[in-house]
Amino acid sequence: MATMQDVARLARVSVSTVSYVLTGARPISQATRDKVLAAMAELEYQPNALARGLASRRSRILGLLLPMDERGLGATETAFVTGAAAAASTAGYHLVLAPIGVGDLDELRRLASQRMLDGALLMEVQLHDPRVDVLRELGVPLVLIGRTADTTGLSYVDIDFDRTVSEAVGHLVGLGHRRIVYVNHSADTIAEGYGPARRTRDAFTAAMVGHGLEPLMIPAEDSAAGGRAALVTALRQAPDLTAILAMNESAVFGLLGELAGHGRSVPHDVSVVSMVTSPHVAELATPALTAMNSPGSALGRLAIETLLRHVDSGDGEIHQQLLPCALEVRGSSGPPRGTAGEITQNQGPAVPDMEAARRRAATRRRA
Amino acid sequence: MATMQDVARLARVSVSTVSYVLTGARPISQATRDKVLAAMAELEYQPNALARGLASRRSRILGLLLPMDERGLGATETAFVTGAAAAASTAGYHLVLAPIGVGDLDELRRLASQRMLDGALLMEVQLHDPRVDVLRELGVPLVLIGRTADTTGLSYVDIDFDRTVSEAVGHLVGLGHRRIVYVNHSADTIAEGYGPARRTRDAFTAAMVGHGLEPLMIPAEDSAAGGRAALVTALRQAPDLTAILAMNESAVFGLLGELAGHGRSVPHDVSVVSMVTSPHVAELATPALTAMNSPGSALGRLAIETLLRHVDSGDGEIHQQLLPCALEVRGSSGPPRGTAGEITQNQGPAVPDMEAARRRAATRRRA
DNA sequence: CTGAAAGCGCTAACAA
DNA sequence: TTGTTAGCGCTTTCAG
Repeated sequence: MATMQDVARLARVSVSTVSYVLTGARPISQATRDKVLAAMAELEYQPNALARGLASRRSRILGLLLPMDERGLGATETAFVTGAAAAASTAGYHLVLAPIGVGDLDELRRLASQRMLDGALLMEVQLHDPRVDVLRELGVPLVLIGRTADTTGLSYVDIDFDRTVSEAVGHLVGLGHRRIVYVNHSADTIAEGYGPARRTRDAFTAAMVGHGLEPLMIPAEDSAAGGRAALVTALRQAPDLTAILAMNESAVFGLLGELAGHGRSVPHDVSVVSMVTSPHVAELATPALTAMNSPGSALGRLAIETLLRHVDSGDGEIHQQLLPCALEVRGSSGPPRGTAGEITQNQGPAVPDMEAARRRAATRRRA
Repeated sequence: MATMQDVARLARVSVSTVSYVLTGARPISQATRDKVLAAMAELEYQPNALARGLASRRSRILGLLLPMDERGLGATETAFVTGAAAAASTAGYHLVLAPIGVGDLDELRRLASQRMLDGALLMEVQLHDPRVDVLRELGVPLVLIGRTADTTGLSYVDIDFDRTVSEAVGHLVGLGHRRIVYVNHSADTIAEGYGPARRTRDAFTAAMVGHGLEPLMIPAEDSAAGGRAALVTALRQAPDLTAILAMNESAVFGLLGELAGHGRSVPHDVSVVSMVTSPHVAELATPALTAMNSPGSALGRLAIETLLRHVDSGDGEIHQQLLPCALEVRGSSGPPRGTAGEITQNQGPAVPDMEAARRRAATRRRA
């Protein structure tokens, strides 16, 4: 394994010249550069990352702190990760995924205080996330994916829930729906102040009121069963509902199963729009779900760019940005019954509950 | 941030003594050790990973090469990852997950030739996996999760498909089933020579023949739709089937849905056993799936231990080990209809007890 | 059992 | 535009 010394010797220049060719930290004449490059190529030189890191106090490693529970990683998260990894790689950084959640503070401390990380991205951010404190204390630049309760002085990227909800409601209202129910996260989750639950609730209310409609929100546990229960409640509170907007991927499949069980076809009797969903998951349902596609990979790229700005400019100005989900109309939404543009009915629901179970298996976590 | 110098000064010893206290590479008197430890505690000393790595030529970083496709990570893979991460952490190593598949050779080369990795674990191993060549060429110790076509000189850990299939078949035969269909991966996958598909195919044939039964295998695409199609084929080819053994988690849910659609109840009319399945997923079905629980976390731990043996003992002897999946009987298997031990029929068909399924899934954690 | 000192391979002043 | 050189913080001989 060739070192910089070897390259310098072969190119008949000093090591610093080789170093500067590599880092571009000072101008090098074309002739010299070519010599050096040739020598590097001949020796198949690759800089030693550890030595470089020690000397420059920069590991060129970014950490993606990613709690991993027994449910695995959803398509949305995966898209985020790959987007981030690609962006990091482009910038010459390595992105290491560390399965570190709010409960693994010691492991995080170890990683961070060993000066192994130039910066960190936090996923699954809690309202009061202790990982933020640890990293700040250790002086590690960070960017949140999501938002803590207090975001002053913190950079983050997150989904623009306001706009996402507004567009989803707009889609349904545009189709002619008037009685739209919003199935949110659980009551506990909302009570805890979980960001996405609160924000979508408020956004839904605003959007409905803006259209002169009455907003009805039903909380649901984050599971298919929760979705079922929510539907029962919804039908009781609003027997005339023609459309449902659902916040979480798990519940939406339960909703669909229960709708079929009640003999209501989708989208003929009831339109369903799923929020913050990945195309892959949306396609699993029958009919495929009209959904607000989550901007996973774009978010990942953006998060890395933001983080690198902090890393490079020694903690510059904070950057907080929201990205909306994009509406993608598939088969689960259409005009309400009795409307001009009414579409043909769905075929008979074979055995809906198994459908739902299958989908749940393939469905995973929220964005 | 305190350095070793600071610790040495405070403890009134030399830096090398501090180093030896840390590494344990040579005996230190208890008195000295205590002084040093006290000083480290007082200064909250944490060794600089990069400096240590440069001096020792060991990064103490292990790479988990983990291709990430748009489908995300299943529960089985996640269990593997967390098991491996825990084992690495225990051994004082960091496990970095790199989203590197067979198509990301340049990124892998960059990572490996920069001496960043002391070793690597390869997931989703292909029969002819170019990542193996790259790592070998660069002298990076590796352990496969799975197997290439030629495993001479390669360490690996993998699922013991022979034994897993044999036990699954044994379970069904023991219940009295004679007509058992095996739903494998897709025909293409089998044709490509994908290890698990080939091995389970052969193991199934062997097991059935061993019981004096006729083996019938049906290929299925890795999706719910594939499972549905497979069931139709199976019922045509073997209308008298009483049990199904299914290889993949996606297809099995399609199978179940289609079975119900055909009015065949599980397990009364047809028993279903799912292979290489995580408990979490198995609990999602109704009835919960009798399954061969995959040893995800144990495999992860084992893989790390194997890799560390290579890393520590400068590439010692190779180690190839298989772990079987453990049979866990749940509700989807029982004696065939008309058998002495026939069990009572399932209740209400229309919308079976999804509530219960959810509760079980929520309350029960993996083994 | 402990210390002194020579690097590990690179970066970044400081000079020229 | 290039070279010289002093570290970065640690490990590991070589002495004692």
